[in-house]
Amino acid sequence: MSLKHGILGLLNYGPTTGYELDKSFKGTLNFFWQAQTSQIYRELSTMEKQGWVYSEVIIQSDKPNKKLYALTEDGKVELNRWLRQNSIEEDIRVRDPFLVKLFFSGEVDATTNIETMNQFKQCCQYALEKIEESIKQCDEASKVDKKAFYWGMTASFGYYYYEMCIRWADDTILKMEELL
Amino acid sequence: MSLKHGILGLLNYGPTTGYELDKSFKGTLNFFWQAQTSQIYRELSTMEKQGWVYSEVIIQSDKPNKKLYALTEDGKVELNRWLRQNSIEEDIRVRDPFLVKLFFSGEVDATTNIETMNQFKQCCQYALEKIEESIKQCDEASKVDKKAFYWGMTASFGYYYYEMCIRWADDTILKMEELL
DNA sequence: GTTGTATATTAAACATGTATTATATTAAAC
DNA sequence: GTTTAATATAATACATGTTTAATATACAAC
Repeated sequence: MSLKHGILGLLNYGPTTGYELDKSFKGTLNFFWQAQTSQIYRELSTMEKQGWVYSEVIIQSDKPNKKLYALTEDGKVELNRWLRQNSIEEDIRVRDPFLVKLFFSGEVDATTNIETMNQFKQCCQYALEKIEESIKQCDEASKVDKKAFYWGMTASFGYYYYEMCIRWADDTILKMEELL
Repeated sequence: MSLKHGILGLLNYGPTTGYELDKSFKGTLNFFWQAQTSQIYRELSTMEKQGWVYSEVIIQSDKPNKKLYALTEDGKVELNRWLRQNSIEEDIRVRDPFLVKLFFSGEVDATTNIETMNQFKQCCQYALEKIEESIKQCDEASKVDKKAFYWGMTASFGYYYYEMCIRWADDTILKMEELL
């Protein structure tokens, strides 16, 4: 997995500009992958050199000109290669800065740690509410486009994830309170 | 969070060499943060230039010489600044290549996707078993060192996480089978 | 004696991620 | 008329992550 593959996947839904890509990235994949705007433009130009995408300049009079990007045959081949490639072992790695900090939190007083866990819980509750909405949207979209089924599965993961985090936080807060 | 902070945290338990650090990193933080050996050595030398750590060469006759690294006052200050800094919003971001791929899996036939989900589930079951062991170890260690309480909380998160993944995978496989 | 394993560190190249800034146009708001 | 928001892209610098391989010693196994 690299950002390039995420971009190939989005471009596969149809030609777009860097600007639109950036927005749709932030509206969808952003839950489980983040990318800076500048990174998207840079990757697009690298991918064009690689021959995975090609671009066409669209002259606009009412707005600034833009570049419309589309997949090449090579790009489609690479997208399908990546999608079909069996690589779960590498794909399921967790990277969680919050847990790294928690690991060393013996250096910090328990009261502060409980406060932090409460903040963590609140963030998860907020995320859960937002995901409920996106699950509804995916259910609607699934009626029209069968690809939305898989979008829904990722949203479902988010629901399971944050619900689990809240339970874990509750359990952890109880154990932390025993330390006081 | 950066790798430097993870290294500061480990060095806080006492002076060590890059070699030992690499091994203890891979035995602990590796569940939620990964680092290459070469990256650890590079970060150590950067951190020495920054004044967060200092090193001393230990001449050995039976084994190759080694460099013993230890925290400086500045390093301790930075570790505590990071630990006490309130940054949950940035810390809780999820990055999951498996979900990115799943998002685009409408391009792949359902049978293959079910197979992939089964592999995912197996990986999670294996991870769960390993975490059960490390929870036991943390419980033992907690009797001697109270810092181990927080190690145990991260292990507990791992348990909750993989247990949740398995339930989600079961649910998702059922829904996928309806597509056939 | 050669092979493998553990100990120990470094370098170099390249890919990816983050942060900041610059540029330019149009339309709406104040 | 000046500011703000939206549209649109590009450039720079630096930090971090990944890959590969070079270098060197000692001990045990075969």
